[in-house]
Amino acid sequence: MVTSRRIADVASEAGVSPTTVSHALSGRRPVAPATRARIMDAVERLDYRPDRLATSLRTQRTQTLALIVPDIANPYYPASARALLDGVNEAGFMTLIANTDGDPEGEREALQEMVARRVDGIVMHSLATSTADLRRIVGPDLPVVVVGGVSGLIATDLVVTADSVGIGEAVKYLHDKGVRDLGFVDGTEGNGMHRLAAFLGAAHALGMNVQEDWIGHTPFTREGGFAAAMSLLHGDRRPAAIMCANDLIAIGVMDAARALSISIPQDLAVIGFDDIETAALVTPQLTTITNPASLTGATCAEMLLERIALGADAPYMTRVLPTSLVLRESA
Amino acid sequence: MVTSRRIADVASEAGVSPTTVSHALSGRRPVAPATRARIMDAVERLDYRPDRLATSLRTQRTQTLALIVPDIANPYYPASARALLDGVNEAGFMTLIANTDGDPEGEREALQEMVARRVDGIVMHSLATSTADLRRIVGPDLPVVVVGGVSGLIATDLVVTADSVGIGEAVKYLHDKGVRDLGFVDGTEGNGMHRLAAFLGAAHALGMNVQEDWIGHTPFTREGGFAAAMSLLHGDRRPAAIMCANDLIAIGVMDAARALSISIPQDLAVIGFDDIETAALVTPQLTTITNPASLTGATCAEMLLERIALGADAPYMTRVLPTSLVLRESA
DNA sequence: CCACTGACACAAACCGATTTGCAAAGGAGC
DNA sequence: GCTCCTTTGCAAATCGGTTTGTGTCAGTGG
Repeated sequence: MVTSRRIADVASEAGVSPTTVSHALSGRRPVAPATRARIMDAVERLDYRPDRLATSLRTQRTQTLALIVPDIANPYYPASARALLDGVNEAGFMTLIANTDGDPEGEREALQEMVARRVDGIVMHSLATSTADLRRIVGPDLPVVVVGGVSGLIATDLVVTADSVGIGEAVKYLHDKGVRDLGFVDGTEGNGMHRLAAFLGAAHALGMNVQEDWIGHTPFTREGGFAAAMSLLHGDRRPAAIMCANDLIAIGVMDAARALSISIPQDLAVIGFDDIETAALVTPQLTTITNPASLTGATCAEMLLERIALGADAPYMTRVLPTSLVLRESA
Repeated sequence: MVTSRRIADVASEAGVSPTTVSHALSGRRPVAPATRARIMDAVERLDYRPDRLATSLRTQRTQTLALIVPDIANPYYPASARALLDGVNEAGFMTLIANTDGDPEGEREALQEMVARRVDGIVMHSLATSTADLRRIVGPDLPVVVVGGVSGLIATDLVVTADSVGIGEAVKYLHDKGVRDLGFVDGTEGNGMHRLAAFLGAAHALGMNVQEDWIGHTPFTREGGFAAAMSLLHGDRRPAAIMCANDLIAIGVMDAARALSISIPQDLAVIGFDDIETAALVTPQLTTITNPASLTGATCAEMLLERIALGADAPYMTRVLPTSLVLRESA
């Protein structure tokens, strides 16, 4: 292949017009078998492959999706991304990926850029923008699946995990073990707050004690968890258990406990969220709440394809995925 | 925003021609300040954002790159991907991502699809195709950075890690500890074989004993490592140490050792490769060889941008990244 | 006063496909 | 033999931008 071929090259090679080549390839109009054969032969010989840019410009469909995540290096997302990619790949879609670092500004830029590239749909994790703003940016008709909670009116399809179920389970488990003093390390404010809310609701319902200074906010990283726990465990009265908005934070909390010679789970129970692969590998093994990453990705793929097939007029859908407590050693 | 605006809308809103709008926005020809102001104002008011498809079709540049990896869910890649995305993002590039599962056929398809989408460059991990075939698929002029070894003639830019250095270090370390019987669990054949080769070279140079049935091949996963180790540790004579082509395999090997009640590192030393985050978290902590994922990604970004700036005529470049042994508990 | 120059804006061609309207040819029915 | 379809293929318009060639106008130098 010296240079890339155009449809006109194929046409002249086969002795027909570009129109006929297009029809032969797309099948949108009948083409005589003999002609079609000549065309296919020419395609083969020239190794012709249509320019997707031109096709997309004309058809207004790009066969491309956008995946927007806070941080692909955060181990929860790759699993989800993988399932998403697999799901849409079969349908002939490729995926553009962008990181936002949880920053609303970054989110906005990513969205705008994706829209300018005319993606056919967007999967958006952890929306920090309101769906009203979202719709202002992407327009009313572009399929968007948001994973996780949203604030404000819902104007997108939604994949949510039933976080409160797993969290309730975990709180009840601690309660049954006799724990009364509870702390929670949440992610950055404005994001994932619903996990904190679910936690507070469950703790309150069981009459447990949650001091204000036992609640921390921090980035969703191991370092963040470490820092938050260090300050949280500093006071003269400590909680007997700490739950965390994700596993990385929980691992950071365990780092802190180790640094402070607090033994887990005897002196401090720790419960994470997500059940990333590493959770089963740390010492002590992390008790956590499953967040079915790969199921989430697959569900996003499914919903997005469905939405694309349905069109924008069909009512918004919400799908709820299960979570549950996984008992290991840390609690 | 009711519907997306075209340049013609902006032009009529500002009372000029589309040409002038284009010039005003791109700055490729001078536009009178007053006119420019009117145009900018119209752009603002209509929230106009040029259609990248149309622009790309005309300019033959998409500002889009391709990242092709065996499996984004494999924890080595997200770190690398993140650094790559960050690096090219600054330059205004977005990235399409595809998984190949190490399958040559999948690789080919991914490449073809990326080419059809007219990406400006490709980062390719673990090429299973020869670079000659690669060039046949992508053409002679498209920038490609390959990470890891290649077979056959080199016809791309290359980012390699000095695997043999770290591996040599590790073998020497084991030798100095008195170990003489060595095994190796490699990834799927045809891929990563150079790690096995480096291992064999180093072991041979130090006169160590590597039985044929102490060498396993398996997918780059924990399960793969487990299965390989189970069969490898089954014989009547066992190696005193096993080195692995990546950390996931090594963790699987440790799983197997645990299942067989072989204690690490006393009865069996295990050394991984990559130094993924989890390596420091497992018990016993995994001794491994660093593979600077994030540096790799950043280097790819740098090289690709450089190549795009340089053009296809500049000679191919190779950049070598360091590796080194990280001593922990498993060896 | 005229030729020349630079600044500025526009019309038209182009990127590479798809799609619509139309014409020519061949076959069926009367 | 003539009309009416159906089949088959082409020319031209279109998607939404960018780029090139051209024309106009005001200012400058001789």
